[in-house]
Amino acid sequence: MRTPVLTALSSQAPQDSITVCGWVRTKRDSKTFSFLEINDGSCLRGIQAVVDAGVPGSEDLPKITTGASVQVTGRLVASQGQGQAWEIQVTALTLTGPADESYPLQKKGHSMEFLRQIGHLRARSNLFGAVFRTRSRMAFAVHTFFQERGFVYVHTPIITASDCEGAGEMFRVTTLPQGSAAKPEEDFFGKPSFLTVSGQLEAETLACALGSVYTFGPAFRAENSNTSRHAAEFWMIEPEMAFCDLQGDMDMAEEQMRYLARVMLAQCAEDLAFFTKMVDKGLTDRLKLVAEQPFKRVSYREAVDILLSSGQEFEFPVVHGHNLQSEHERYLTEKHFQCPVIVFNYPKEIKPFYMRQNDDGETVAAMDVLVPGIGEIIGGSQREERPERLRAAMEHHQLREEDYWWYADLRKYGTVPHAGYGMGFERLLMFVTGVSNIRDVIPFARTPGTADF
RNA sequence: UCCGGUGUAGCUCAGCGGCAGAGCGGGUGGCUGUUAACCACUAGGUCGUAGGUUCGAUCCCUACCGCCGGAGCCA
Repeated sequence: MRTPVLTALSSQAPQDSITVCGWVRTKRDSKTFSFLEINDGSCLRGIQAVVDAGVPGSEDLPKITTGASVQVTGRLVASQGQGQAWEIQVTALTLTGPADESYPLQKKGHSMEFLRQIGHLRARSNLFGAVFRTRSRMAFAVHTFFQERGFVYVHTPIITASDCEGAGEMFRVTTLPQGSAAKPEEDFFGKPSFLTVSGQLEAETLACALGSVYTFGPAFRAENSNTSRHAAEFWMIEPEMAFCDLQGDMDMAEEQMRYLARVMLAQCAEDLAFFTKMVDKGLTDRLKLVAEQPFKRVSYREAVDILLSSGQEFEFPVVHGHNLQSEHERYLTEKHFQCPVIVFNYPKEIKPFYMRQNDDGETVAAMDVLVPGIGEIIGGSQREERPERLRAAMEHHQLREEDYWWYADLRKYGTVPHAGYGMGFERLLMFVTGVSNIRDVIPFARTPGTADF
């Protein structure tokens, strides 16, 4: 029975017999013994194993190099050296699988670009081990956050026949042979079908039955976006709440961000310290800010006024009624407020049809959460629950009623105010790890021109 | 898709219109309770691809491809 390295290193007392399995990070030879540093992914640190010449298996030491997998059994003892509290005095060593000199990971650092080319091995590096452990913790924390608040986890379809809200270009799903002249009616679903870009509209139908729900699953965008913040396949968290307005929506988004920052600080301390040291010196302080301070909230109108009177030179002009550019959002959260900011009540012309129109006739009850370093991390809104207003909005956006009949039905039968938002899971991970490229917070990134592994 | 940058040893990068360089990694030997160990020796290259300019191009020019940064789209 193997003991995870994390458990071994957390031991309170010496142990007579312990078995650890993992991959060798470094080996340092002496004449009469060798040090192996063994990492098994359970935590950032490895455990030091001391192998005296002559113990069973030590004849394989010449073949045990960086990258090899080994099993060691021995006594857990206080280390005589300085760098670690515990080490294993090995009594039996097994070379499980050698790694020859072509093993690409060195002890020294590699560039992120190189590590992406060896996506099948990069999880064995310190940084990517930490990133993927964090990803798991954060995913679990997302579930506990909503479950503790009575939300129902719902699974919305991944294959869809409705171009929901036109959120982006979609990947076509078909069983028709390539180049087929067959009509969509002859295809598998009897109509054109696609990979989902968002589960929001379906989630709304479930919220209008179960109260508060959330989705947490993959979404797909066939946009030719070549940026560090966009992937063609990404995971999205989409809560949807019945009997909730924009205020409640913003409150929940802020509470969720705060909760996740606290989980990161409390439960990923070792990995967080590593990110702060190696990736982003300001990371821990920024997370503390999010965990402790209330977010600033400004209306779109106020935000534009702040930008106009900032005296700041922007590449793109600030204009009332135009969308905020990335540089504008970054200025608000990084320079002006220096904390997370929620901007709400956007002009209706720049927002999708389903957002609830405000009484001023010009704006909709939309909100974006902006965080330093990332920009927009959450986008949400109160949904239009009034049938006649929704119909007018669809007409204005030139959407066909027959495509959204079921969505409109929610307003026809027992309509309620409701609201929700979408959070990009990878963007969250970028925020809590400091990693600046979305390709490096998902094990196998799908971006234009790249679908390796 | 647009703008800018970049491509040289396994990795990270210098370099230069005229014989291809370092550090790290690899190999060999040595040394040491070591810890991104240390010391010595050693192997390793179609300088992204294709054209062009030139007596001569890794270097200058053009195109293409890859990657990086920024923008748009958004999460």
